[in-house]
Amino acid sequence: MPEPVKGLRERKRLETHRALATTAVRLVAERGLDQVTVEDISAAAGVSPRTFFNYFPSKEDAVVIAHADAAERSQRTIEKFLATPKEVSTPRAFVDALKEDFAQVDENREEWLGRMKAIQENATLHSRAVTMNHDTIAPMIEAIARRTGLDPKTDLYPTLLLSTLGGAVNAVLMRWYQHDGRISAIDLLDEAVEMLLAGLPEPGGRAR
Amino acid sequence: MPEPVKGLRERKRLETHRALATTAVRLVAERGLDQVTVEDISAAAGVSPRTFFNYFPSKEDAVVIAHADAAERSQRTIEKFLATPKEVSTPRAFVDALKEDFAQVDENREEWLGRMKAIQENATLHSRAVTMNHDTIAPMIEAIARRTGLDPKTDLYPTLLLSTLGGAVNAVLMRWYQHDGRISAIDLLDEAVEMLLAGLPEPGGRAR
DNA sequence: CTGCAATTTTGCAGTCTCTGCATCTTTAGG
DNA sequence: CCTAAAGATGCAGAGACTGCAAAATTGCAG
Repeated sequence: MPEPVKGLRERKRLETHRALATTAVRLVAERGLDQVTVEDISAAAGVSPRTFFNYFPSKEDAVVIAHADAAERSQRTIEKFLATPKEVSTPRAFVDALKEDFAQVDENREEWLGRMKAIQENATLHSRAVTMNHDTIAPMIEAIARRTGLDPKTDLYPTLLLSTLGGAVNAVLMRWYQHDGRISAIDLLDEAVEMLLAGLPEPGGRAR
Repeated sequence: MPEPVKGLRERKRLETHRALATTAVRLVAERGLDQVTVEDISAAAGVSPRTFFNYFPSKEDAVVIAHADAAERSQRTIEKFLATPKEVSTPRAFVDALKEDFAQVDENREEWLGRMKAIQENATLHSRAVTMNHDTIAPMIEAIARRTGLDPKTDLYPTLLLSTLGGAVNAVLMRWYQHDGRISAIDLLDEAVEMLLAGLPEPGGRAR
């Protein structure tokens, strides 16, 4: 059903994107961001430097953006979120929808370890990574607002939920990396969400 | 007691930083990031382009970094946090310490409105702004770990708390900007923290 | 297969960011 | 005043990134 096996053109396109992204991650993880030029990356990926910029708006993006279809993915996440039965609370529903995408961290462990290494070691990459793609933020806030029946322009809740969950995801990725990916990222995410939805009580003592 | 009135040298230095930061914010808010060059900013601030880079590592930083003494400020925040009596829960203590710095948003309303406008309209600026200064993250996690008696290398809690609070702060700033700064940022922050520490229950209904 | 149209890839020129280094000014303090 | 330290500049150069037009590929119909 999915995987419509697009034509050769599309396949090559995705392949090039992937080649650029993975070599970028690898090289930068090895040498550090400023010891790698766009020329290095494109050469290693077998395309011209100019082509590099046909795929990524900046060197940083090649390291941070894992998928060529980021837009569609987030779209699917939103749909899944909106399709979740009302019995499930909004935060839970959102997290569940997020998990699908998040699973690829455990699946592509090596690549993600390299990516996190690069990100942790470079402030510029760190900020790019921490932020969700600028364009996907608004639709997600919109979706949360719709499900909760709130006004995205007036109520703080939708924005707050998205931002804090984003923060949780980042915390999880950091921890995951510090453990060399030896703990399931998904499990860590579950743990984080429990804490978060419990109001961040101090592990040792009382809450609030 | 404070305000030791440093020498002329120091005063000029802060003044230049301030001039560069405010003109950068103003120009970028007016024309957009890529319609403003470093030369424009430095010219308007009355210094050479080379000097600009003595103050900021990048054009973006001039728009995003409000204070020349960012490091000391975060240091003070940490100290205040650690000095808070144990009766106050860790999350509360941290938020209270943060508030001191956060107050300047309401105090310098105009400048912050310009800054938020620039940030909202430009993805690059957005990511830089959303992330806390890379160097201040570790000390803060360290501080949280110390107060809670947790191991920052092993426990998820310190990182999670910092990340989610950071997310909350961002959400608040966005809302504040969308309301044209007509609502007190501090009040919004309080509201956000209440929601967060209550486990993000859906405003209309049940929680968790 | 063949040829045409739509896509991609490239090369090139040019602008702008950012850095290292040497030099010139200004301030701090005798 | 005079000198040393700190700061401001100018200059040259590496690299990121963009617009544009030419060249190579791929999709498809005939």
